Amino acid sequence: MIRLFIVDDHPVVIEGIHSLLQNERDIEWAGHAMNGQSCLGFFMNNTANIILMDINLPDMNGVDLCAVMKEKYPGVFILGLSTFDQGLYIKKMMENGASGYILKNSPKEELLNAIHTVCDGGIYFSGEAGEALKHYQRSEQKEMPVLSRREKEVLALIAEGFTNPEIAERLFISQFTVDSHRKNLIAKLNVKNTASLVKVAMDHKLI
Amino acid sequence: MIRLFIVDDHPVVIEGIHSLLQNERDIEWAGHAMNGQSCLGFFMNNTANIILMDINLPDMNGVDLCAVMKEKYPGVFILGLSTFDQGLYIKKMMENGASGYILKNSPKEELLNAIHTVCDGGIYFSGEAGEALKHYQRSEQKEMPVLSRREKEVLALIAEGFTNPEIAERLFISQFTVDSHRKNLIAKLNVKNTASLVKVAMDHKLI
DNA sequence: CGAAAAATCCCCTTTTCCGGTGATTTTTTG
DNA sequence: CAAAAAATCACCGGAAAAGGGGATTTTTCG
Repeated sequence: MIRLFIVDDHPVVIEGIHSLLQNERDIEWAGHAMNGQSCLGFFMNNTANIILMDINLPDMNGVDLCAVMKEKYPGVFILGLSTFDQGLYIKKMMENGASGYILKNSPKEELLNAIHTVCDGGIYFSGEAGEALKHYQRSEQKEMPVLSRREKEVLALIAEGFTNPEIAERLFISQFTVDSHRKNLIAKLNVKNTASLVKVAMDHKLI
Repeated sequence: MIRLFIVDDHPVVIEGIHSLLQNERDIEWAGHAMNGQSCLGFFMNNTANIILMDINLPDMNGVDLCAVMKEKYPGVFILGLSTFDQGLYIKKMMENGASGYILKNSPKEELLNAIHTVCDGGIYFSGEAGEALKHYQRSEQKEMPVLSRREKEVLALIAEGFTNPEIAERLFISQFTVDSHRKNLIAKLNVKNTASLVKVAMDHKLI
């Protein structure tokens, strides 16, 4: 069962999609919000599998809301909504963790297809910009090795510019241990050195 | 296992959170302090992964305490606590290294979520999350020095993990020149070394 | 044109990083 | 409990970066 939530400031769109999905047995209507605040409020006490998110919202834009939501609820899939082809914003939303986007005037079948694709972990693009954007998520969402708590701590301090001895002092461990963590991180993330380690870690929002 | 410490001058809050976390297996109660001095004293001989820190303390405010703690123990995550929405102070705490804030009247689930998010290196906002995040992001984008075209080229290659000689070869210049650019970048962005250079550059979307 | 900024090049010393190769202890987990 | 994973500690040698110094040439722009 897919729990679907929608954030859009157009009552028409909310109502329209609601009625479109009325008879879908595997899609449950979690609710709707007409601005970013309400969306955040809803998710404090509720949950959903997928959010259909308009790019233009009264209080904050969908790009930022997308980032906040994925930060707080990484498991929720987000599908961008727009009335026309807003390539730049779509691109930014993808960078912020969205799983695709769809045009509001898409036929029912396409909407259902998009919802199911996204909820299965896939990427869905509506319109022409799709092709140009497909390369994005492949590189962004490749599976990352799991970092231990200690590794993340060390990684954060490395990125702040501390040397091994300095980090060792702060974490009350030996500099050899810090260096081990550093080497493990470089090996785990398959990078060349500390500089690229920081870049890749930030690319994947590990920092 | 998360070791949690709390700094708050309200016994009710300490007791309340203590009992809320009583049955959480992955959260260990490190202790509590009712003012900034006690907190500093505690960390001289003890440690913790996360500090729930009230903004109003009898001897010093949470903003300053946050700065001191992050200076001394960068590995400790700090989650601001407040009874109501104290936007300005939250913003300052974030600038001083806090990882977010949460309202004291938040439900248990939200508290747990916040603790886990922060301990995983994330950022958590309670209440008017959107507003708080906007302020935070604005403060992040303080004015940056202008980088020349060549500096950006070098910077990009540094972030990719290439060494000075490798970059020199690719740009058909001497490794001394590359090193000069590197040093200029470190000076311009006011960072300590290459690792923090990459981080700051990415923070400000220079890469 | 002429000054300022950018880009280039060179050397030296000290510190740090990187790669490899071990190991033990603690914690998590099946 | 036993196996696996994480965290810890240690040494070595070569490579690279950090920090300092100075210098020249090219480009940009008022």
